[in-house]
Amino acid sequence: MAGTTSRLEADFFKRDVLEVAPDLLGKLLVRRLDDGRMVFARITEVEAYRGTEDLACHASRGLTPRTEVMFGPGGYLYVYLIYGMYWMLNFVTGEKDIPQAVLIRGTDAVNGPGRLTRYFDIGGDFYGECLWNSQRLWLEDLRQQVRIETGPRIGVEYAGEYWASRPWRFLASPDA
DNA sequence: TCAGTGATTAGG
DNA sequence: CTAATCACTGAG
Repeated sequence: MAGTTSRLEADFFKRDVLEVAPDLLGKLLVRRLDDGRMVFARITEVEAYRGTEDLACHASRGLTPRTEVMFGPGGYLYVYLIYGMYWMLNFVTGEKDIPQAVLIRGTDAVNGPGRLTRYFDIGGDFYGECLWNSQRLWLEDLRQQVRIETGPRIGVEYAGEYWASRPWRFLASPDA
């Protein structure tokens, strides 16, 4: 029914990252702050990182303390610090032992992965958080149709031309 | 165009 | 232990 929403559950995330990533566009990211205030935004831009063979994916260098959560089942948060300043928000997807994640790059409220975590007050303490039963961060399906564009991922030239050119960046088109 | 910033990782 | 690297941002 129009106007209804529902929280995204485990099954949504336990699919291949190339299915989950575009499906995240238009979904509502919901954050309940410690003081009870709520922060919302619709997801408008994401990137897929897919398995040990993907040289742009942190898991391509094996299981380490940082990448451990990616080797578990989908539905959990992979959060890490970059350039000593910015927390990156990722959702783990797929099956256990097949490391995949979606980087949340932009929303209709704030763009840029580092600015987004600041806006939502998300830091390293969210590493490993479960998205389907968290009381402080979750996703809701607004059941809105979204037009999708694709392009190469940002800032992964180091992975070589093949992986840097995969069209695994997904954006919600402005007109739809 | 480029510095800031510090965790993470591989390598002695 | 050291040192390079980094899925970024904002100032100029």
